[in-house]
Amino acid sequence: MYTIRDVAKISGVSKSTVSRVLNNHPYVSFEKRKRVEEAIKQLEFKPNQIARHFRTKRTNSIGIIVSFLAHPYFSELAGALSEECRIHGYNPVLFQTFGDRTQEMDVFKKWKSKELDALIVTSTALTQAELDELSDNGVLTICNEAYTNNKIDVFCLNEKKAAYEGVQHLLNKGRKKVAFCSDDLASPSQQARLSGFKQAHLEMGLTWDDALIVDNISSVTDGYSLGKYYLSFSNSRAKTIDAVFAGSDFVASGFLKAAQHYGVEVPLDFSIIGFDNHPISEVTSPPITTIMNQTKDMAQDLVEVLDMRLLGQDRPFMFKQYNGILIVKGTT
Amino acid sequence: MYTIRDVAKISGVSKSTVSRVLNNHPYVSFEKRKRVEEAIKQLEFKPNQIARHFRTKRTNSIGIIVSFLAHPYFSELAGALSEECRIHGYNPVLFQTFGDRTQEMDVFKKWKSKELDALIVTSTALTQAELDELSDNGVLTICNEAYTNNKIDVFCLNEKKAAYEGVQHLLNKGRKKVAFCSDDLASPSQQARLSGFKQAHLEMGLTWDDALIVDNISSVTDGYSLGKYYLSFSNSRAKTIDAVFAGSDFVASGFLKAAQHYGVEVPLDFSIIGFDNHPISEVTSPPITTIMNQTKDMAQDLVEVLDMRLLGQDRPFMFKQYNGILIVKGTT
DNA sequence: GTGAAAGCGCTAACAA
DNA sequence: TTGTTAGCGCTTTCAC
Repeated sequence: MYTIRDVAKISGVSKSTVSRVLNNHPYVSFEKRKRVEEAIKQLEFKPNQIARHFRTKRTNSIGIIVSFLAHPYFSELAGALSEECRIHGYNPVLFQTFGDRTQEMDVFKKWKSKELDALIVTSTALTQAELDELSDNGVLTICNEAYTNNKIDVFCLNEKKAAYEGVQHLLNKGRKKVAFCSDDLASPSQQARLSGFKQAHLEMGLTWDDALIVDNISSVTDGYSLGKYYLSFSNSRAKTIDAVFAGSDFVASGFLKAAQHYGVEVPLDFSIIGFDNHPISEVTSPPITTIMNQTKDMAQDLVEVLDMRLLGQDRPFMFKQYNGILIVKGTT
Repeated sequence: MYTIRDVAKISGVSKSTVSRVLNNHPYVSFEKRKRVEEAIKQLEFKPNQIARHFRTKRTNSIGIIVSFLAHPYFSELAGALSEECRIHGYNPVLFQTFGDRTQEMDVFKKWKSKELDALIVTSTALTQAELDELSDNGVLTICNEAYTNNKIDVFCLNEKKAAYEGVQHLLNKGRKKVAFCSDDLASPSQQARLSGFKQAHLEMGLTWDDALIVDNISSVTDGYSLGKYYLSFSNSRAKTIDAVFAGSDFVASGFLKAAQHYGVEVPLDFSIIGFDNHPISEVTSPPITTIMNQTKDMAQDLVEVLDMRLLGQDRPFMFKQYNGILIVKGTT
């Protein structure tokens, strides 16, 4: 492995000049630049990036924390964020934490120890207070969770409004017993959805049943099991529920399957609303009414702000929310 | 930001001793170790990782190249690989290349310039010859593509056999006109599937129609369009096709949707076989017969071998293939 | 057991 | 426009 020393020797210039060529500095004579470039080619010299990072104290890398890459919403979001980072000349580095505090902390350590110039958090197991403590130095951005201190840029879906509109849509169709599914009720975003759910009821003068607020439901299988639990009674006695706000298209499709299993007609006797506008919501029969986030816009805005901050621009911290888009299909 | 110098000063020892404590060296007196640890805590000292990497010429990071994270198979694979890396004490670093040569080359550069200790490639836009050139130094592992030089460890699905068994299953059901969908026919893995497709026909004394071998089909929408193209004729004239080997569950579900659109009975008049055993294959009606890969096993074996190599063990290069598992559901 | 000293490969004043 | 020099923070001989 050659170093700039070798290149300098071969091309008969100093290390500094080689370094200048490497960094596209002005003030290098055409002739010397030429000689250096030739030497580089000849030796197949590759600058040691670690040494550069060490010296410059920048790695040009932006970490992206994601809980589950297998979750279609997050894989899409991670993809969009990565792409934007590249466009702005940064190296996106993805970290999958499985919602695990320890793993997440490891990534924060990397950021603290300057391995990462900036950090984008798309989901976190940490509390707002913990994040507040961490956010002092360096560029940290939250995407997806509506954390609201004033030391972090935050970009997220307006979960409350999205849920509100979805549930309102169900209630407008005459539904009265709507189940609410969540993958993790403790998280702020799920809490926001729940409050949208409640608001929709309140505004129409309706009540909801707390027993129908269910936690830890995230997969097709979860939706299927829960759906079977509720819908198996639907023929024999007063109906337990007549609609579900599923929280994800996977859960929604599980519910739909359960409905079909028990011969419950959708959307005639039962309504389903999903979340994410995943391809799965297109291929069921009927296709699933769902709520879509504006992921692409979010990623674009986010990285633009991040870039400015990294460039040293001092600007007020942002808190930007995006509206969910209700896409009515066949299940409502 | 403090350095070991500061820690040394405070605790009244030399930099070397601090370094020894940091690296859990033996031969540090209990008493000095205690003092150093206290100073570290007091200053909230975090060793500069970049400096360590620079000095030791190791980053402890393993790069994982993935084309599309949004593709459920790859997100699952990437997840499994990341997890295994962690278990072995390495930092997995995911790179999404979108099948783009330039982006892929960027990652290879990182590896070459020692930013990454090893590289796992789950899909590549490079040819075997190009990879051969690159694989000289450092630890490179191919996962998923059956590249076969003897300078790389290779772990992959036996695509040919998997496709062979899938198509055989269709032919055994009496199907005669099977369409073959591929997302990228030029890739070795798709070529292997195609050869399995052909072998199944040959062994049963049947022929296939080259016009039914279709390229660039990967999404639900692609499958739906193609399905409509073929199935719209099925009532009015001699049937164009009576089955499809879809290449992915997404494509398969698009086909199923098209069949339902034209009132073609599945599996009575038309059979569909997908790939990946994605949740989507569970929620359609009927659920989609599919082929599953043993991702978890693959990831485990792979990282184990990688670890040994990184530990300096000299061992023959591996070429290990895994069998696909045919899961018969409702579409065949 | 411990400390002094050298140096990893590079960049960035500073001087020329 | 160029070279000399110092030094980033850490690990690792080597001598004691």
